[in-house]
Amino acid sequence: MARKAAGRPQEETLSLWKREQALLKTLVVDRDTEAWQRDLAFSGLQRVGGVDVSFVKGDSVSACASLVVLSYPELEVMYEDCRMVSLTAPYVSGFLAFREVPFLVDAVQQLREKEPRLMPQVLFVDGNGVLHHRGFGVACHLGVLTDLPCIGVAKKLLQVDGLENNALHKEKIRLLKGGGDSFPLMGGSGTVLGMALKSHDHSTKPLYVSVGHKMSLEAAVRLTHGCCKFRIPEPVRQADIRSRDYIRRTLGVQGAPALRPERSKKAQRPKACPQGASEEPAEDGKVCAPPPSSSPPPGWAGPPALLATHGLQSSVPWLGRAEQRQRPSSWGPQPAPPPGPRA
DNA sequence: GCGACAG
DNA sequence: ATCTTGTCGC
Repeated sequence: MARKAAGRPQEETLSLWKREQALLKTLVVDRDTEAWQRDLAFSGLQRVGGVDVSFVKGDSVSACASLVVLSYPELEVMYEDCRMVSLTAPYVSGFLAFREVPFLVDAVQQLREKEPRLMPQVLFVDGNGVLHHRGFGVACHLGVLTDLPCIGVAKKLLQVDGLENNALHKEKIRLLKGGGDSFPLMGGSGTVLGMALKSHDHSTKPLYVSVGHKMSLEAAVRLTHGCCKFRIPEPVRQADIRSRDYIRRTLGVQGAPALRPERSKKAQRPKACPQGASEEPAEDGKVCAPPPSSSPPPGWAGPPALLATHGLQSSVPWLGRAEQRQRPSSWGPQPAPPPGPRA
C-alpha cells in the first residue's frame, strides 16, 4: 500500500521543482518586516516556533512531523503537535522542501484554525534558507507558503556557490571566541548567504544561519543565539526531541514496525500547554502583540496564482483556500501537467 | 573512480 | 535523517 518514496525523481520532475523554486523565490522578503525584529531586546516577541521531521528507522516513508511553539524569552513549550505522516517524495539535496514542507504547512494551518492565539511570530526551520543551490531552501519555502518570518538553521555547511568546508573555514570556526560570535559566509558573487554562528560558549561546531523569510540576516543570527540553551535552538531542539519521542511511543508498544492508521485518529491531538498562570478568557486586544504577521496585499491570490500564471501547480499545499489543497503528490505516476510551456 | 550529499 | 553504550567531564 505505502509506496516507496525512494529513488531519484525523474529529471523532468526536478526540472519542474526548480521552476517552482525560482518562481516562489521572487516572493521571499529578506528584510525585517516586524517591529520586534529591530528592537535590541526583541520587545514584542512572545512566541517562537520550531519544526522538524523525524524518521522511522527502517522505513523510507513513515515519519513524524512536529510543530512546537515556545514562549519568549522563557523558551517554555506552550504548544506541541506531533503527527505521523507518509512521505511521498524522496530526499534530494537541494529539494528538501518537497519532501517535508507539505506536512509542516498542514501543521501551521491547523494551528491557525484551532489555536490562532498561539501562532508563532517566527519559525525556526531545520535546514537552510537562502544558503541554497538556487537561493531557496526549505526555510524560504515554508516562509513563503505560510507567510511567517522564518529562519534557516543548518547543522552542516551546504557547500554551494563557492562555499567550502575547507581548512580556512575550519580555522575561522576555531577563532570564534564565545557564544554569539559569528562570521559571514560569502558566496562567489560577493553576496553574504548566511552566517556561521557559535551558538553557545562551549560549542565546537557552529550553526549555519540563513534568512528564510521576512527577517534580516542580522536579526536572524541574533535571535538564534537568543534561543540557544544548547547548540541547537530550543524551538527546533524541542520539535526534534518530541517528534522522536512520539515515534518511540507509537512504535514502542505493539512491536511491529508498521504504521497504525486506526489509532492515529486518537493519537494526533495537538495540545496547548498551560503557561504559568495564563489561562484567561483572553479577549482580542489583550497583552498579546498584534495578530500573526502582515498579510499579502489585497488582490494577491498567493503563491498558487503566481505558479498558475506560469503553467505550474503547487507541489505543496498552501494556506489559502481549501480547494487548493488537494493531492499533495503530483509528482508520482500522474498523467501530465496542464497545457503549458513544456520542453 | 572520486567527491559531494541541508534533512 | 538513522545506525548506537558507555564513558569522560563539569
